[in-house]
Amino acid sequence: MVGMPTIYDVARHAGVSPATVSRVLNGHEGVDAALTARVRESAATLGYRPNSLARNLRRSTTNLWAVIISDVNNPFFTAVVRGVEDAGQDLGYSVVLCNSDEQPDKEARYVTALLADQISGFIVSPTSRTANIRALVDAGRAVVAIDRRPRGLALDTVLVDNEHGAREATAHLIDQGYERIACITGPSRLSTASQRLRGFRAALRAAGRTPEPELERHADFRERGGYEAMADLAAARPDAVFVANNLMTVGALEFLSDKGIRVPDEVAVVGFDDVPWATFIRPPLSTVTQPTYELGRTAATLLKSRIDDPGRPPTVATLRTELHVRASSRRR
Amino acid sequence: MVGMPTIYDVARHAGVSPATVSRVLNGHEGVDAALTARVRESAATLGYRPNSLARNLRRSTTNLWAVIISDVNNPFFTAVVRGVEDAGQDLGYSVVLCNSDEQPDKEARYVTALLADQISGFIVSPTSRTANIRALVDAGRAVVAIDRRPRGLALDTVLVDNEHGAREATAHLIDQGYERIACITGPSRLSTASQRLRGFRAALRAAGRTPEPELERHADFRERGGYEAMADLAAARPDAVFVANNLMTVGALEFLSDKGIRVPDEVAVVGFDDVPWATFIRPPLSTVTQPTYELGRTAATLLKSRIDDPGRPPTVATLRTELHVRASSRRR
DNA sequence: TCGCAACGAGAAACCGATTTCTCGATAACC
DNA sequence: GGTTATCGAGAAATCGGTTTCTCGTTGCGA
Repeated sequence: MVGMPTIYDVARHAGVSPATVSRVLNGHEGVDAALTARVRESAATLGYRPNSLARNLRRSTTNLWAVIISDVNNPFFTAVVRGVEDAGQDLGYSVVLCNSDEQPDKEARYVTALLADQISGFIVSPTSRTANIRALVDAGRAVVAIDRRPRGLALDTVLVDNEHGAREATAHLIDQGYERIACITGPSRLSTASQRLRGFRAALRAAGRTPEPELERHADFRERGGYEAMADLAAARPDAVFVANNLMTVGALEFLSDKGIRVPDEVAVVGFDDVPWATFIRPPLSTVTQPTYELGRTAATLLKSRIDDPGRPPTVATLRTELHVRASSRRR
Repeated sequence: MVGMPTIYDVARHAGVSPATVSRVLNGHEGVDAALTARVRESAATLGYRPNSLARNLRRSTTNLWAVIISDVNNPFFTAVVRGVEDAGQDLGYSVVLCNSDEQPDKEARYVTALLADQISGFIVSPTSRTANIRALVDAGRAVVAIDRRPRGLALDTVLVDNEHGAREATAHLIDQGYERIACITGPSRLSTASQRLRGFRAALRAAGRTPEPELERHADFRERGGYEAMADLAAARPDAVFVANNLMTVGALEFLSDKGIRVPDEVAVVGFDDVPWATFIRPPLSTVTQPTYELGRTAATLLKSRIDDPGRPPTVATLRTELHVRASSRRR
């Protein structure tokens, strides 16, 4: 490896002290204009780039953020990462990606390793065990939670307005004239699942209807669960269904397809979560999309201001969902 | 931030010098057993974790790898990243994710920034302008290219056997009894596109057929290109089509659906690239899947051995694809 | 003209590890 | 018993920046 020039080389070349070079390059005021020019020129000539290890050691911080997500294959999380990464780069940070894979011990290993790395900020997705997040907070690190509010910790958090999204989707189905609207939601212990169910019921009540338990199902947020819940619902003869998560939506569609039940003529479908292939499914799928990219950007913004002002009281940002109506829920 | 204990704290606590602590913790031989035990105990008691900034500054390296990919939303790349990340963690490295977004200047910015960061290894996806990769190599950094062989640079590279994959897919269509088999491939300047076309033709010739230019199309590897190429092909009345990339496959399917052309009864379809939603499309889509996760792991392995032995001659690893036959290409 | 404040820039300390250098003690050999 | 390897462990240098401390100079007011 060719030795890169150091601040001492630049200082010698410009005939000044390393301290002055540092001041010039960091934009500190009160350096003679002539010197400033000489330093800049020398730095450019030598192709000098400050060694960030040394800088960070002295400042005891880094320009690194870590994003700990539970599944790098889930398009929801990758879109978030992309938002964080774009915003981070604008602010001068690089992003380290950590894939906890739903395994608490893997996550814990990351946390201890990253703590030693002087990482300046963390963005953590909800699936984490609270103890791990707490370790970060206790070590005085800047932490932002996304998608779900961590229990018992006052943190900067970026959430999605699940209730509103579910309500809007259900209202749309009512508006289209569907009579027996069902809901498949996730495990009741997950706040996202219960919030979406609450929105579903609220929309029904707002239209003067009464939610019927026989038209509601809890499943596990996975494809198979959606399939089985839909099969189970069939006896109740719904003419529309709101499915509270992307994978379960796929499962429900598979059941309908297997049984030759036409969408939307016999059963209309609206799904929650962005599904990149929503438009490619036949018929194209109506969805409640989450602003994933914006979610990442917002988390980055919050993280930055937390770093700049560690004493600031925690804020919670809630983002709106957007209803995309496609053929799967349109009366013909 | 609560001050974390330093090596000096451990040294004081154990009644030895910092040098000895360093030797013990790095497993250097020839330290008295009693001292070793004292040091270990003190380190554990204080919860000491070496500051990796200081260590890396001294060693002038880091435990960081950078993966520069062109699109973090493309499932192909995220699967690769996941492979790199898993393997990297086993080897003691963290992975910094960089999304060049197909923009050469954004990529260049990353390269200069990362060079200053003493990143120890790079894994770069093909879309990069060669000049950027060359800058990394010239700076003496360990670099592994993935998916495409960079022109004019002898590098460790991990490729996929595109020709074989295309050949197998086409042979399958021939085997199913299709007569007029078409091919939609990518821009001819991209090696992946031309290799897949070559495999397509080879399979035809192996079956005693002659490739017909009117059944071949070049498009841009994007959805719209696939749609238009399929529209253009329709006049030639193919009864099957091999599409050389995931997004174009989606475009082709959309055209067929829009025109009411049934799959596979009127036109059979096989796509190249893993498509996570392949089984959810109706009919389920036959695909040539690439071993994306393995590709990432292999790249990580190569990078590690390059770091350990910088003088080693470059190796090229080529991975096999796998044909998944589903309903879209099965005679009924 | 003198004194003091303000200011600009260099010298040196510092961040927290690793690694070389050095020295004292023990062991081995003649 | 004396001299020389051997070895273990501490002192100090080092990595390459940033930041404090210090000092010489200038400018302004009295």
